[in-house]
Amino acid sequence: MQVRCRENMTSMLKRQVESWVAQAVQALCGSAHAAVLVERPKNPAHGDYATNAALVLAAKLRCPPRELAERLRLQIPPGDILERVEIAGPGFLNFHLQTAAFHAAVTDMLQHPEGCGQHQFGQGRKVLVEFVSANPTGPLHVGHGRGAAHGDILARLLEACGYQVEREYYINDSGRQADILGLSIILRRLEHTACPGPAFPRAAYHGDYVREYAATLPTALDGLLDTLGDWPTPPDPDAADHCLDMLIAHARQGLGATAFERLTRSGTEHILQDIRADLAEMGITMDHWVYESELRRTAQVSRGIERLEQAGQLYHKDGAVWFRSSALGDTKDRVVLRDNGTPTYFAADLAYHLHKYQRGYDHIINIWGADHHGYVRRLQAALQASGVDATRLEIQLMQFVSLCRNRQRVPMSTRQGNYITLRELCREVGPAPARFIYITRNSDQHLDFDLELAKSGSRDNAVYYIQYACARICSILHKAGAVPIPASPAELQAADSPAERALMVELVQYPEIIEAATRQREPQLLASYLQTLAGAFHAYYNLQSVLVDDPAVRRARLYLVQAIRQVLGNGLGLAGIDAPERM
RNA sequence: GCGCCCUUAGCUCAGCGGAAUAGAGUGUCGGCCUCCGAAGCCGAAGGUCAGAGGUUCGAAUCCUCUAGGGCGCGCCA
Repeated sequence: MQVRCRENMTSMLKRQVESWVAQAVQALCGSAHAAVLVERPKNPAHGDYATNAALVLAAKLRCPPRELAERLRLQIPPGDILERVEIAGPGFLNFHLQTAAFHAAVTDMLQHPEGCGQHQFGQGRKVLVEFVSANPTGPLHVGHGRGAAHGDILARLLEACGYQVEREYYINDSGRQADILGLSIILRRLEHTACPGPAFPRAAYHGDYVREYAATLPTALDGLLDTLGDWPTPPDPDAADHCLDMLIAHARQGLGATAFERLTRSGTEHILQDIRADLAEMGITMDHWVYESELRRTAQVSRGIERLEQAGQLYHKDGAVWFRSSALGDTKDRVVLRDNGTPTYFAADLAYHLHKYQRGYDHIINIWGADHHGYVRRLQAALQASGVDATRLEIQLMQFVSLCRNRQRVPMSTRQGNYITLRELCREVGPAPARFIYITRNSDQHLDFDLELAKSGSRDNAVYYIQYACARICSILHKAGAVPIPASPAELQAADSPAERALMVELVQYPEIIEAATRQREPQLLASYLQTLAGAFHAYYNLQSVLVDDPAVRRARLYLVQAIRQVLGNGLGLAGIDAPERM
């Protein structure tokens, strides 16, 4: 589409400065230099953009920085958007642009709203984002919510930058955790029959959802469960794992493997339905749901192991088959086939990732909880040994979330079953504030999610603050009647006060923020930008009226305010949040 | 014990491909509604950027060590 292919004007301002600098550096130095940066100075007195070129190149060219800055400055061609270039501090070049350049950029934004915040550098490359992927053995909790929000917003950002994105959820529905769920369901069900089973093991799933689900199963099941007869009593109740294994073996044998698995499967499916619903409530739709059981059934897991075998990276020890991952950066070797012949989770995960590679993505992103960090190396090692390009896989780790209420920690413990689910959180604070708060911290930073703060309508609740700015603008626009699109930058000329200029400088930064947030995989940058822009608007709002009598000034200000609303709305949209006209 | 991550204002956090006086919010104190939504704005106070070394013309930012905190170190997933 044509619109998507045009370079937007707003990102061109910075590009223009960058190209001046690059040319100047080229002229003096004969080559480009990676450490030369063009950035927006913190202090507005330092201009609209600044470069460190003279500082970086001083040593190389054996020239004092300020003198070099002067030489560089002479290389900058005078142009209509450039007001002046100053040398300041140790040797920075500060670029002051004409206010008219910003009028042009804002006009461009209003004339092409569909291109707002869009980039093309993704070039249509296919990216897979795998996130959430919580085990289907219980409801999503608040920690999963962070990965969910982060993953989905990152996916939206990638889409805005021209990538073709697919969202995926991996379902660990096989193995021991699933067995424990099956057992838990059976034991809860038995509690309501004439012959209850053994005491509910500590390490089984205690959550109410198991009991609730067990109660919904058809009565025909009870006849089947009767055949389980006497349950074994574990010799050592403290050996939680062993105790569970015995009970699982008993149930599987008594019911038959097929019936046991069918029951387990129905349990995981039931939970998955809830997970799907919870994600949908947060505005998240997955393109693919990949089942571990399916990878096993179709022999992809064993084929994955064979690849390691062919690479000569497997060996036998203690009856198991090991992968020599320590030779590829891991801290120790890992088992892929247990002594009982079944593949480990790790083996299945290798198969899963080979499956991703087979599907032909240019890039693969995994969003994992920080507790999986020890797992990164071994997966990379396995992929490398399998002969695929491990650098195409990018694993992003999310730090933990703790809940607070008025700054007080809400204690949570999975074992005691008193944790707050993602669903409860969304019901309490609303899915939009939840999404936003989840991305207000850097992913490598621990997040304190304050429930009361998330509900409050005040300055420190970023979502309301931003939405309030949108609503205020809409109220002004409504009062003004129809506001057309400016035909030329000249129509904004009357908006030239320092406050208005500062606002435009902020506004024009939006595409740069989108690019940075996407490249750095940090939606947090978007969140904090929107807060800053909303803040700049609120300050402006209190400083001078939009709806003044002078028609030229009034019109210019209306355009400006409309552009702010456009960017806020666009940014909120990328975060999956709507920009209300009233609130 | 080993490995990864974190430590910035009373509190919650930005800034961390090095560079010009370290920024927000909140809390505290003081102002602003006859005027487009005060769910807002303006101002003041508050920091030896955990500590110690090092690299550099220049370090909150890079390296090393120390101290605190989180997480991981299963033939669990």
